[in-house]
Amino acid sequence: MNLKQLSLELGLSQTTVSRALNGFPEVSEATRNRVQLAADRHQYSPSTRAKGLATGKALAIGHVIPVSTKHETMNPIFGDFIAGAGETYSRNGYEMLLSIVDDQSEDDVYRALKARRSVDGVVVHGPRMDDPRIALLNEIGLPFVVHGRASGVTAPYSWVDVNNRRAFNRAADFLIDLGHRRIGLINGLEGMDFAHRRRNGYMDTLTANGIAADPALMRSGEMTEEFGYTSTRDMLALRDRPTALMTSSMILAMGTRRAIEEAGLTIGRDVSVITHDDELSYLRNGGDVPIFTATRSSVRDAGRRLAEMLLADIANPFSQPQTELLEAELMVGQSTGPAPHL
Amino acid sequence: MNLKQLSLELGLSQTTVSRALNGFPEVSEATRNRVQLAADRHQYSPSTRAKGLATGKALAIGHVIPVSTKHETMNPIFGDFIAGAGETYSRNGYEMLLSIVDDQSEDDVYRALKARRSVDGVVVHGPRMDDPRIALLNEIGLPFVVHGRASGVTAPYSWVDVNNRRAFNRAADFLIDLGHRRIGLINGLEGMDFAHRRRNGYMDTLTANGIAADPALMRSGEMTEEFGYTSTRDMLALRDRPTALMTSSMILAMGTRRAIEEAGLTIGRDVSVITHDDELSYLRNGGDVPIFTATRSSVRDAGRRLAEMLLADIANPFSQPQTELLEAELMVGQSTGPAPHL
DNA sequence: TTCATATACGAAATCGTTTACGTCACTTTG
DNA sequence: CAAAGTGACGTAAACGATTTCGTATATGAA
Repeated sequence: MNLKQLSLELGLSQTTVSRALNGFPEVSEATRNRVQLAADRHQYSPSTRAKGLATGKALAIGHVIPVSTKHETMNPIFGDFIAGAGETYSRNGYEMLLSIVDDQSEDDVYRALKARRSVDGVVVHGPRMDDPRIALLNEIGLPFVVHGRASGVTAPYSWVDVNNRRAFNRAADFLIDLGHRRIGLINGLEGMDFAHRRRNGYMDTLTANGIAADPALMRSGEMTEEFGYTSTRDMLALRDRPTALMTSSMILAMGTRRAIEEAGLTIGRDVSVITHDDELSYLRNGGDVPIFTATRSSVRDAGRRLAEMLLADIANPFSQPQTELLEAELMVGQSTGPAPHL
Repeated sequence: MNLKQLSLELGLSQTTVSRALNGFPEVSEATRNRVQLAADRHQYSPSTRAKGLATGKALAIGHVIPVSTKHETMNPIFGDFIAGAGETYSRNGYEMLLSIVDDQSEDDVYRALKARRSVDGVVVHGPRMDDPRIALLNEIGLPFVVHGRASGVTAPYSWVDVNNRRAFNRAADFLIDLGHRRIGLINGLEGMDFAHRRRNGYMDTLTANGIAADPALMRSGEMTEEFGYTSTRDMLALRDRPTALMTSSMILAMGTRRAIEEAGLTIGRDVSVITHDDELSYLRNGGDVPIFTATRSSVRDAGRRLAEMLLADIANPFSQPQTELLEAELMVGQSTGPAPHL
């Protein structure tokens, strides 16, 4: 069923039918009702393509998900993130277009999205330091919001981010208050902006407390269970092993737990662990009492907020860049305790 | 840059330019090259909307991801699955449309996709037993392929699935050969078709070996770490506790490991564990020697295969339903060993 | 030379909407 | 009572491609 058929059946012009359905004032309430009823009966919805052509809007948002070429790894937070964003989109009549792309050819994908006019805006995932995508998108004039920030980029842009620095400040502070002095960090890949900020938060708090950061206690890599495991295992094998560890994700923390237990140690007693928790739906950090002490911030909420921001930005093309910094909550769980006397 | 501008610049008609770029024979090689060069120079790509309108094809595939309303849980395999499918799509000039939807209103989403002509076909995720979506899609005439199967549905349809039954046959056999008689099963939600098949595989092998299935050793629920943990903890608290456990996902297995270790037992010695492993990129099951003994099947491959099938189906509307059954490989890791003498 | 056949290109219709202008029959207003 | 609104609807032109018919020129055969 298309507009022509519907208008023919109603004995009205396509114009009137279109106007009736889109809530224009110049149509009487009587006919509007009649049209609405007929549309419902035939399950009429305007063709997205035709509507897009006519209005010049794509009514779609693109998400470009980078996959690391080396390890074919995709950040697991992305599922929950788009679940949050997707809600907002469908509430506003937008569709979500997904492109999975290896991090080499991302540029081409953005350009193609622009050239084919497939989307009205895009979400930038996993920003790196000095991320060139921001300049690119500004240049080609595609509205965007970044999930995270890109240190080093001076041009203004919209973003939604967690206060990673403060989160890791707090976590480190918490451990130091418990008497820990040897605190390890198992972080995301160097170059990822969030990893950089977390490391800064961690290091600042250490130095502020007179603790020299030890390179042997700092690892960064793909945030897999395995990387959490090997990193922890190696650190625990040191003569002067850490009594506490901070990890950048629940998945890393699971690997950490495996290594600690394999070493015959007890988590929360021999080794304390604090992780960042994105509140992934299938990785809930326990019920009332968290399993891991964690800096918690819902990535799903972030998706929701970011989507709202992007839609607002598209609706009002002359708006200034918006930013939103979400605070992470420190949840005390069972994985932390006073520093042991070694 | 659009077709009109490009053709004006070249001093050719839109027709010729379009034909040149789409590889039609009635254009000389000389002009074809000239057109191609100009198109590249201006980064011209036909507007998806306009092309879709003109050809009647949407050049997009829809993925409808159900989210359980109760727990807001989304299956973590979905990220890797669409990574696989996405590859195939972009190679063939298709886009991927994502709808995240609570499992209540799925029907409406399929109908809307059809009515708005947004996609040429859809992928059905997470089929349940007697899943009504198959009948719905057949009725409204939207091409689709199911990731998994739907027991009880008699109408023919295309699907790609893992041989869940045989995988769990083998896993159970393997444990029984090791001397285990008390074998627990921690499975996905009742009603999910894959869970049903895995349970059948498990039970058949047990009864074939003269072991009575014990309801106390069978759990099904959302496949979270927490559910793996609580299920295992409860089973280990039984007077006659299991010496081996089978779980339906790596995430469940992580919870299982936590419970086993918390109980002061050793995995692979006191309690053996076999899990199904979808080869999620961020949850690799160890390197050369798997951590968990596992039935392994790449969900990313499944995505690739399914996408190919769907595109073929769309290209040839009179094709018969295709099916593909992927076999899971049994990888022996460190989590299994001979049954202990209790 | 004349007719048929390629070869290479173009004009205009088409896809399903939206929307800038009309139009026409009634009020309302001065 | 004429002029000016206003309310409700219609005509036709976009939007940016593809595609159905044509058409003009060159080539080969009779």
